[in-house]
Amino acid sequence: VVTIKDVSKRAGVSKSTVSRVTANNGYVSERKREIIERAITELGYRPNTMARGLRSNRTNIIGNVVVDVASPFYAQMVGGSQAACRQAQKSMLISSGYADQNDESNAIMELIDRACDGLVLYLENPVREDVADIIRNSGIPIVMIGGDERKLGRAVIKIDNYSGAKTAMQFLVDKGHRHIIHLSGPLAYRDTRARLLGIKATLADANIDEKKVLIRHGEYFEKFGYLETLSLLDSGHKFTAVFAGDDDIAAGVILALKERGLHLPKDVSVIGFDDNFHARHLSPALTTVRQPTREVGRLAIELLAQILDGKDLEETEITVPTELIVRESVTTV
Amino acid sequence: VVTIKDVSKRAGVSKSTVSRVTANNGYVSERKREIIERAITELGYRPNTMARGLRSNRTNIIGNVVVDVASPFYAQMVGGSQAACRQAQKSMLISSGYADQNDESNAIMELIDRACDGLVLYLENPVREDVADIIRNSGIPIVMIGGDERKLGRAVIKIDNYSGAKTAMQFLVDKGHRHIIHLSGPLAYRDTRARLLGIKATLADANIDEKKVLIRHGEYFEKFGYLETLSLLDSGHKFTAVFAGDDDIAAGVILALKERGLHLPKDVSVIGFDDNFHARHLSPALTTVRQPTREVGRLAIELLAQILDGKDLEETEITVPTELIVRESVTTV
DNA sequence: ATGAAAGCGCTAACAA
DNA sequence: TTGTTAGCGCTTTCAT
Repeated sequence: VVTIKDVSKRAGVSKSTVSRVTANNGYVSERKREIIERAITELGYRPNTMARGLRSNRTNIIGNVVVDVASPFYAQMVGGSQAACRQAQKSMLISSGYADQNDESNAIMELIDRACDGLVLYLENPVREDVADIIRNSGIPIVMIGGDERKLGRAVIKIDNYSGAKTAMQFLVDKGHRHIIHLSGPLAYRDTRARLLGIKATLADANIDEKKVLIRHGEYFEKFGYLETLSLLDSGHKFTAVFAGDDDIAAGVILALKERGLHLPKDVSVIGFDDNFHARHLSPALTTVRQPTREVGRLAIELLAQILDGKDLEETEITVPTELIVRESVTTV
Repeated sequence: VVTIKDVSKRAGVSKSTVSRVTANNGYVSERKREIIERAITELGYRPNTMARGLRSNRTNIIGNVVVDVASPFYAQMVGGSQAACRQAQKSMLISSGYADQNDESNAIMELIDRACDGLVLYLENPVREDVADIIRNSGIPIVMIGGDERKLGRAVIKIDNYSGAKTAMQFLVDKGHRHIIHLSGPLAYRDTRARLLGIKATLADANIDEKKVLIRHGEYFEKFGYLETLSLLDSGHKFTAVFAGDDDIAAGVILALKERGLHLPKDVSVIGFDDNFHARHLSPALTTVRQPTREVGRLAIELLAQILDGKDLEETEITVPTELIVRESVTTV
């Protein structure tokens, strides 16, 4: 492999001068710069990133933890982050936390050990105390997406789940629905709780008794939506609309409803959350609340890049709006 | 930050001995090992990966290029790779090539510069010649998924698109279909070509004139399926089945068919490819060919890990089978 | 079994 | 503007 020394010899200058050119800092005369650049291309020199990082404590690597890269929701987010990284000339180390505190904290440690310049974290649990200490001590800047229980983030991006759910519920209410089922995700997730709050806000505003809305909790899986809907139907519950905790649940709901011979949206309206990949392919096409995942991923990296460039974003908190996507699964009652 | 020197002082031994413990190589007495391990935990020492990498030329980072992390198809693959990486105690640098030769080659260069120990590549284009040279010179092991035009890969994993398409076409033929449309992807992709070959093989076997199948090329987008189907319908083409190049195209086909008042699968059967996330949510649920993306991602890392451990997998070529997933979008004619 | 010493490739003070 | 020098933190001969 060709090193900086080879280049310096070939160009007849010192290593420092070459470094000044490659790292693009410090004064170099036009003449030498040209000579050096020629030597670099001729030799095909590529600076050793590890030596560089060891010396300068800068790697240009950004670490990224999401819940699960394999899920379309986070994949989109990662896609946005990656595009922004490329633009900012950074590489991206990526890891999944699987909504488990230990997995999440281990993932963070891995990234810190890798000497990432900064971290973008989408977590579902508080950071383990020992890891939180390490983060604080290392001074590595963090952009949090979603929660920020321990104030570790230099900047926080929140997705407005509250308003999203509030708007969705309002939509149902406006369409005349009063007997509504809410198939919610687990209370352990902060997004679930935010959505619940949004729902209640609409109910309060509209002077509707909270009891009118039957809430059931389960996992964010199609299966939960399917089984719960069947059980509700079979036990004789009457309802005109189902607000599904997310689009996966909604898919199960639709499946169950159809299986029992119900016509959608005539007999029952369904609304989802996320605007996941399959939402518009459901039949009827699902009315749902879009989460701007890609934009959030991009934004997180942009904020982090600014922090790394020395901008002081302390206490920055950005709330990104959700958007009601009206398709065909909700009708007037 | 605490370094190896701090640990050695605290434990009253030399740096070398500490290194022998952390790197787990060389002889260390039980007594000293214990003392050192205690010092490590007490001080919270974490070895500096860059110094380590600089010295030993091993980073335990695996680089991964796919077409687009944001797409559910590749996200699944990445998910499998990541799980395997975790198991093998490696980190994963990930980049997208966006099916563009320059993007792909630049992504590879980025990963090489990052001193990845090995690469897993899913490319759509031949590697640029300059990059191919660098790969060969660096000796960095590569596992290719899909194509291998330049024999850069120490191991190659292929997905059996040929048999998948052959089987799917056979399924249509067995159901009595003779007037079939194939909405194919771009010929530039090798997977597209493999599928075409599979289709022709079935036709040849069944003694059906190739001309019976009308082939149209377009992008792997829903929109292509939608527009092309409408245009075919409007120009009075008669057909009983559509073989869509992938599930996205199939979604568009179904949309268009329904929009023209056709009943599925009674009037027209549709079959897809990929078994993408939304396939089972389509209505009727899509009969399609599953590609084992997650398994492929996992397998690629496992092979690479073996190579990195010194196993000689030269010339290894594994073909992973696809699987026909029968749902409800195809019926007997 | 352990330690001393050299050096991986680079950058950043400092000097000139 | 450029070169000299001194490490960054670690691993790895080579002695002992």
